Parts: sequence; structure tokens; C-alpha cells
Amino acid sequence: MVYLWIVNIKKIEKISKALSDANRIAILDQLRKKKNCLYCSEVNEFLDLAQPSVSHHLKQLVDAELLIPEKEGRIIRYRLNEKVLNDYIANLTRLTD
Amino acid sequence: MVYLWIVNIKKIEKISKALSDANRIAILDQLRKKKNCLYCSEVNEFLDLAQPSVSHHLKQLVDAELLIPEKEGRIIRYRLNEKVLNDYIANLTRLTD
DNA sequence: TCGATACATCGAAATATTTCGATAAATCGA
DNA sequence: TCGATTTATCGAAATATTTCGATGTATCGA
Repeated sequence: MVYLWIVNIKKIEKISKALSDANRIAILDQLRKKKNCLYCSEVNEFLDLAQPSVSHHLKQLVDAELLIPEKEGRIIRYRLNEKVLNDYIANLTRLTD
Repeated sequence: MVYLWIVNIKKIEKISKALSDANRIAILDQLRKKKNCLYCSEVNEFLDLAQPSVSHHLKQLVDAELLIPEKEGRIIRYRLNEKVLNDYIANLTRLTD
């Protein structure tokens, strides 16, 4: 019970942290615009950041499991993990109960 | 259009930041448990932090407009700003469209 | 008025995050 | 195989966040 809550709170914290940067929110919004299929190279194009910085931000999103990376040879395609985002939203919604 | 998005992204960023700390999530959960009426002194009791730290965390939540402070003489009562939380949730939900 | 209480602010230390240049690793095409 | 491309990692600098003791401010009760 307590452990479940600790897991929950840590997970909410991690996802919130992943969402707490304008660049990363822009990545998720671009992913939505591209109908849930975004390439790493595209992110490098639309973010005004050096490549290692983009790599860092994508890693935050992947580590929080908001993004699912799919490697295809040299390139990486990202998809939104809707389950994780929806679980997060459900947890927040519960706060208004 | 662009400006609206900038406002949006900054607001989402700010709220995510406010939510990206276990202590602050615990405050919101306690507020839920207490049926949307939580006193500053109560937060000082259940968080294992010095009083200035608690003050800092409450300020983050108030600055993000997630909490509405109501001063009553010496004490402060906090309520959840459901509209702000729901707008945030709506913005996140839109990412799955 | 005066001491106690509740909360905020300041300043500083510790820690975490963001950013980038340099470089590494993996894969592709010729 | 070899050079180019794509992405990751390292190390360091800049910045932001968290935390706390000390102290300030406002309000209450006596």
C-alpha cells in the first residue's frame, strides 16, 4: 500500500520532470502533429539546440517511458507511449476526487 | 497563434515543474485526502523538511496556480485550483490526438 | 504593549539540470 | 573497406533547484 504509493509518487515525479522543459514539450507536440511518428533527425531540425542537447532531451522522455524508441538501422523513430501518458493523466485526475 | 502556443508551453512547463518534486506531489495528495482544505501547519507536520523548505514548496505550487492560498489571520488555508489542473490535464490529453 | 505563533524571506551550501564541443559507436553506401 | 551519416556519451561550464539556519513580518492572546 505504502510501497505502491512510493512507486506512484516516484513515477509521477519522473514524468513531471520529463514534461518540465519547453523543448521536451515541443517534441511531444511535434510528435502529435506528425501523427505519432517522429524521427530523431527531425527533432534536431526543429529544436534550436546542439545535437547532444537534443539527444539528452530525448533520453529524458525515453527514460520516463513517455517515448518508445524504435531503431531502424542508423535512424531512430519515436512513438508516444500513450499508456504511460494516460496513466499519468489518470493519477493527476485522481487528485481532484 | 504562435504566441498562444508560447503561453501554453510556458504554462505547461511551469506546472510540470511544480509537479516534479515528490514533496509537492505529497502536498497535493494530502490536499485530496483532506477534501481540498489543507493548512500550512499541516504540511509542516507531514513533510520531513524544515519550515523554510515547506514554504518554498508551497510557493512553487501557488506560483504555478495549482494552489489557491486563503489567508485567515496568521494561518493560511490552501485549496486546489481545479481549473488549472484540469486545463493542464486537457493540454496533455491533446497530445494523444 | 509584549511575548508567542505562523509564515516568508535571505543568504549560502549542496545537488541537479541544461548545454555544448569533442569524440565514440554503429550503420550505411559506394 | 572506407568515408559519410546518425545517434550516444563524456567532460566541463553555466544555470537552476533544493535545503536549511537565521532572521523578518504580521497577527494573535494575555
